[in-house]
Amino acid sequence: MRAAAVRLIAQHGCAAVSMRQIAAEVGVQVGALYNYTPDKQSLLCQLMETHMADLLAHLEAEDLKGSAPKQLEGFARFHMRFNIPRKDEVFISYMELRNLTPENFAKIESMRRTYEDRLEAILKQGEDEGVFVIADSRITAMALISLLNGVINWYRPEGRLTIQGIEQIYWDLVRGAVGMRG
Amino acid sequence: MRAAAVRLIAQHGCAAVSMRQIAAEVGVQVGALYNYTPDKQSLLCQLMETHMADLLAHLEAEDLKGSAPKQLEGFARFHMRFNIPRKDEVFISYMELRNLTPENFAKIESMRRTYEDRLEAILKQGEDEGVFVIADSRITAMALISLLNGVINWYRPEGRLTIQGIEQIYWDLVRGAVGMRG
DNA sequence: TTTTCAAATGAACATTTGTTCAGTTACATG
DNA sequence: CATGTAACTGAACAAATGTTCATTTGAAAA
Repeated sequence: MRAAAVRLIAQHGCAAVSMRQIAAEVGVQVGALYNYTPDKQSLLCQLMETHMADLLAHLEAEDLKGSAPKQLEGFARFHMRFNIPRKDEVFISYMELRNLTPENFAKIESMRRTYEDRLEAILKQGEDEGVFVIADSRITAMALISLLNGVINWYRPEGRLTIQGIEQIYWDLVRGAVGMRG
Repeated sequence: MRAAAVRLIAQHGCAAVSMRQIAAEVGVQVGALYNYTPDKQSLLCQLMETHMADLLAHLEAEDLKGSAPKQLEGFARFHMRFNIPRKDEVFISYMELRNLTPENFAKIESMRRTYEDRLEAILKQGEDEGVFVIADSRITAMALISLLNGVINWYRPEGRLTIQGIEQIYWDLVRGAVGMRG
């Protein structure tokens, strides 16, 4: 059911998908859905929360350490590898924020903030090491995430590039952006 | 009316905004809206089409010429200056694509493609001039647009940075990404 | 076999949706 | 003043929405 909801919501948007459509996709009647979620809002929020928690847990598991460039490369490659196969979830997590209640929004937003902070920490470390040239670590962190996220707008599994190839291209872009190519 | 629609749709999403809400925002009854648009879908499409046409026209007016680095800087700065004050429209143009009919989608998508092509041409010119180091001009073009677009996710007029400052930071990121800092 | 109980049904509910349209308004033109 | 016309109203429409719930189902436990 979550999987069906993710697919439909990513494709049409939360407000544009009815509980009946989700039920039909699962092969069940509407009422049955309410055995699994108290309401539509909770369902949406739980999808986003699960995704973000998953993201943070996997980042943690990467256990990045060592020099800032090494960590940045690890972060960038992790981000792509994790998000590309989850483009529906990523899309939802960015687009449906506005449909959350204030409390749910705050919850998701703080998880996203945690993720951004991790990247910012790497950038600051790189500044300290004197290997990165960065004007503003906070903005650069968000800009890099936008850059990396861009891939989900055009990526198609049947496209001309392999995931490894894409990973390499984007890592080169990131590397240059933090002034690491000179 | 268009202004009201843009504000509401950017805030809540197209499917989540009813014609009655738009009418109320304008201070009018529902029926009156249908003197200005044949239906909701056309309204949405027209908002996006107007925005994209506006974008292309203004880019044209920039009349970028000269060396690739100069053109790229012009493009990047133009992109930020144009889009930051239009964050609602930009948001809609990315998020509501999926709610367009196939014909309307094709129309908007081809305008976006034109814009991307212009940037890609600059990147290719830079490769020819030997001043850019780029693995894949198409992907780099889309990646740079994602990077630049990121700003609309966090920009607030009352924030700590001026538009000029932001422009400079992002231009530095772009410059580095295409290998122009070494 | 009988009992139990979680899960699914299917119909119902009050709202809300996009859209239409006959009628009213208000204002510029003759 | 009268006339024409463009814009707006307000009610109506069928369809679709999220949600509830008494009832049925089906399979595991006794």
